[in-house]
Amino acid sequence: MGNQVSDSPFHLQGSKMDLLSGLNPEQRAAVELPARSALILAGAGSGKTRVLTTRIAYLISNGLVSPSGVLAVTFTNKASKEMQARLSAMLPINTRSMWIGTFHGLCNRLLRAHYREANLPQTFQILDSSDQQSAIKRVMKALNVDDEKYPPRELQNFIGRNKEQGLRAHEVEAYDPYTRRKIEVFAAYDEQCQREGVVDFSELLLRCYELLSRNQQLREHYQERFKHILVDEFQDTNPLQYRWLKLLAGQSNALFAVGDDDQSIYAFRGANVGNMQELLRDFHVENVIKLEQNYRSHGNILDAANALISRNRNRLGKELWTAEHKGEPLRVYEAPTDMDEARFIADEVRHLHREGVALSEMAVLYRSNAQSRALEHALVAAGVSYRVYGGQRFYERQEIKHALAYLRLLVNQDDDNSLLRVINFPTRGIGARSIEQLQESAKQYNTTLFDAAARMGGKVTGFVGLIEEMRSATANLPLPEIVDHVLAHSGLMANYQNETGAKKHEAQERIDNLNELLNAATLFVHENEDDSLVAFLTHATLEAGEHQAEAGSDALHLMTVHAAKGLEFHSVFISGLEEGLFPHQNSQNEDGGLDEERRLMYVALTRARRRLYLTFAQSRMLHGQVNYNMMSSFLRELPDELLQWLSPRLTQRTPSAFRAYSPPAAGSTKLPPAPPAPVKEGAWRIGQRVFHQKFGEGTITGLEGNGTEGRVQVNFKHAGSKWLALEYAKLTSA
DNA sequence: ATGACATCGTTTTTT
DNA sequence: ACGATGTCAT
Repeated sequence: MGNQVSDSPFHLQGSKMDLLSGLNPEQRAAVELPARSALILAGAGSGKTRVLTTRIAYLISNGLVSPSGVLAVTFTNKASKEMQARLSAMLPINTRSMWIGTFHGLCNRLLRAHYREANLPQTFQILDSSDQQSAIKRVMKALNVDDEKYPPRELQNFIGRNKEQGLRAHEVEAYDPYTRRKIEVFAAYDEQCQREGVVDFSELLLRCYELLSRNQQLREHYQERFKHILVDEFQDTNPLQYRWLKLLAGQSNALFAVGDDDQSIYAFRGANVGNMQELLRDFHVENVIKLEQNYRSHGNILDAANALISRNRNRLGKELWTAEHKGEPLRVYEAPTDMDEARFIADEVRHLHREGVALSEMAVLYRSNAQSRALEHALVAAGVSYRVYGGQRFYERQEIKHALAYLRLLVNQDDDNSLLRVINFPTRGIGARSIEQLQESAKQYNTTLFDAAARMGGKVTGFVGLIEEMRSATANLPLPEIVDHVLAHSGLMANYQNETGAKKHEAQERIDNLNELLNAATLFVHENEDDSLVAFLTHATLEAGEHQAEAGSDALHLMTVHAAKGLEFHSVFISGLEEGLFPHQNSQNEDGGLDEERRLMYVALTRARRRLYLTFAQSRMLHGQVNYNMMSSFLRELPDELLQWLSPRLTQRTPSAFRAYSPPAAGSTKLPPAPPAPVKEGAWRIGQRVFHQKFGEGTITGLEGNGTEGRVQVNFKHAGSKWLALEYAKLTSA
């Protein structure tokens, strides 16, 4: 996303010339394309968001389309907000009349507008993934499905995957009894959702797709309206999203897709890069415009990225270039342990900071979240302030979900998920037994839990009374007052306020968060035309808030490579460049897995503007075990002449050289973490070629223990990778 | 109802 | 190693 904002201010609004000035020929060609479908292959840092927004502004300011004829689709709320903001800066019109949003947001909007045709209650609620999981667990219980044999997680994936392919339960092929059972759960789950008036994320898309495909009148209405459909990050679309786009585009509308096949890193969640080729076929796209000029990075960084990605098969083909200098070489550092790697990074960050690079202009990237621990430890020790991205989000906190559950019940009492969440929170003496009775009764009379509860009597009916009381008391109140009322009368606030002792601190935080919810509601009213409770609840699920609430202060960014996509920094550290970690072990088995990992590495490399560090460690603590990994093959795929090694090759050091890196063992009876096995006489080493009676030839890729006892991981030429106990495996040197 | 203990899983993630 | 989740006893 945004990289050219700073060097191309649009103070001159309006006329054609102003919009196009400052664009390079390819960007300009893309913006000025005729009203036919097109694919813009936009490399990292090539100004794709600018092209997308300028295209819209160009179409509108030249009278080629009215604002209401534009449909602009993104994946994240962040991207859609940015697009909206840029457009309002470029166009002297109210961007609110344009349909700009995420796939889910737009589908929600369509379903709300046509809830009857979509067979949904007007106030339908949206399940997030954790709500969905509890819903699935309930269905499984009702169907007596063994959750050992069928992990709810797997069912959730099964349902989601199929919906993303556009498939309903009855359309899924039942290969075997196991799958047949899963299909049963799928069907029952959908029925339950329908009964309860809720939809999950993929349902939002599928239901909207079905609405438009079945209802000719509606379909034609929207096809008539959206003459120009523009899609960001097109490589991330799943099959259903693509079909949805095709449906809206119809025969004559222009689908303007912007994407980068080399940055496709979400196959694991259903994204299908193949949609790019399909688009070319289905829409008879004649020419693809490639944006290859990069405005972000120095030459060496791009050379490295190009060299790496050139090893992937089935690319549409693209090579980044820059008008800038070659810049510095990429700095490579090999550390003895993950702790040393982290210390090195903390030190470098401090140096760079002292030289004037803002902390917020630096990022440490890693393949998996578990790696942040060691980094945080070292940063705290070095006194560097940092922010870790990817924690829990605001609307996902327990107390917030509780409050939202009460609010949802006001709007839709059939929402059993919400009822179960709060019927006994705060505790009101409704235990597991009562809840079971309630579920029995609901099943028997074929009603929802709320209706069953109304019939039950006792404390349970008291809960029903509470909800009804709150509903009528808030019926005509503005949103913030509804929230305030519910926080006070549900007993939630009091529950946390009454907390004492050890939990006091935690409770105070929850109270603060509940007050923050009240603020969010107030803010929501100011920012949105539709300030109803339903709209607010939808917002809470669809826009669960920033991953990291507090911003502002200058801090180093810590995040996964995935989270870094679309961002850029002056200096970037890519850490943990080890075989098995990055590329990740699990990618070896999936087909196309290694290519996706390589694209991930490509994304990581192209985040840096000026300085790039590539670091790895000989030994790493993972899941409570010390692992010895080889250097990442990706590092080997980068041209030598672009690299500057900051560390001598550790494999050539004498054991004593390690001691300088060992933490001081002052007063500790525990041994300092074992240095990477000082190579003993006759011990096995990583990288060594070996022979095994049964498996044949191979190379040692991992080591646990000291090399004479413990186990080794051997990658056999023909038998694959295996862990062998040295005590038993008769390995010989090959 | 609630805390102590056991078990499990552990790549990436938006909506 | 560690956190989340679940079970069991009180």
